[in-house]
Amino acid sequence: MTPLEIKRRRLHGSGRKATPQRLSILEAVDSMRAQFTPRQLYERLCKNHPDIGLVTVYRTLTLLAESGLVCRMGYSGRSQSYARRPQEHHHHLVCAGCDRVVDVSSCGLGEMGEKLERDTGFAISDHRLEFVGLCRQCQALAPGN
Amino acid sequence: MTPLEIKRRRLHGSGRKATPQRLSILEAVDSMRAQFTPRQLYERLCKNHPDIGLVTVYRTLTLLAESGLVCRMGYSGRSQSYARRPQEHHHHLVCAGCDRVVDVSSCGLGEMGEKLERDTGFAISDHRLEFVGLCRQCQALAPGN
DNA sequence: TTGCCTGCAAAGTGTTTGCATCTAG
DNA sequence: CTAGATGCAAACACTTTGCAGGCAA
Repeated sequence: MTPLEIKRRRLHGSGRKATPQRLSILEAVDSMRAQFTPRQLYERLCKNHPDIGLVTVYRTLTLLAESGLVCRMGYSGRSQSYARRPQEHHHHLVCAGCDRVVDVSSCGLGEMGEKLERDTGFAISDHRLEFVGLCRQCQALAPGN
Repeated sequence: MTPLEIKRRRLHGSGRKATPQRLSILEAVDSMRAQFTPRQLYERLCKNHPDIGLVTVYRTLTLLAESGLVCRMGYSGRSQSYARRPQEHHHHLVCAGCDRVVDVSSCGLGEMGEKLERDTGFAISDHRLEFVGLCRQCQALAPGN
């Protein structure tokens, strides 16, 4: 089964039509390494598919997130950001200098969440954790930071 | 020294004029328990100071954050959010139903950060952690969630 | 008196919606 | 053939900026 067919099936599987635009968007999503905003994805798409509209990117990302085909991350700056699937549960280490993002797989927060549920009565479904600092390169470039 | 005089001095101390608007804004900031957006602060201000402009709230919050008189938090939804000083290091528990925010003071992430520094070479300066779930009321209102 | 402040209106972003048209199934 | 998808333009929400007038120091 070709990658194209796989994408087709994924879309059909969530009750959607497999239009050329959606296939292109899924392909572009796969090619993104880090988190991306709708605009960033759109700009990448423009190179090979100049006929695709920004609105379609927005709508398709919303719909892919609902179907679980992409992962909706938090806001980065003023923009909603997304990441491709599969995304294991993990957290981010963000460089304040260059915005490089490193994934962090270890996560010992389950217990902390359970304690919070007992203490507050919340039903906790998720958590987001980000570490911020300077990567090696930025430490070297900007010792004053 | 009255609270008003203290606010005046804080402003002068950072080289700013102590206008009535700024004093009102500082007073309103003090009265906010949780994080707030510029608009939320503006709405609270309107009750007692209907002559103040939303633009002034934006500009003043920017300036107070630069002077360290308020604390700039991340984006909450599409809005920049702020919190009053002093802010102890703490994290948030956010209700997905009603956006209520509860502060969480416990934080066992120091060790995790140290391990990450060793593993990745980053110089970690901060971290952000949010738990997301449903508060008691929202659990009762929307059992289907 | 003077330079910083304010408020209005307008411009800038990022995102969503209305609508006519098109097309996958 | 038809429901769902697309693209444009316009509407929205939040924030910033230009500018004329106002006020703290």
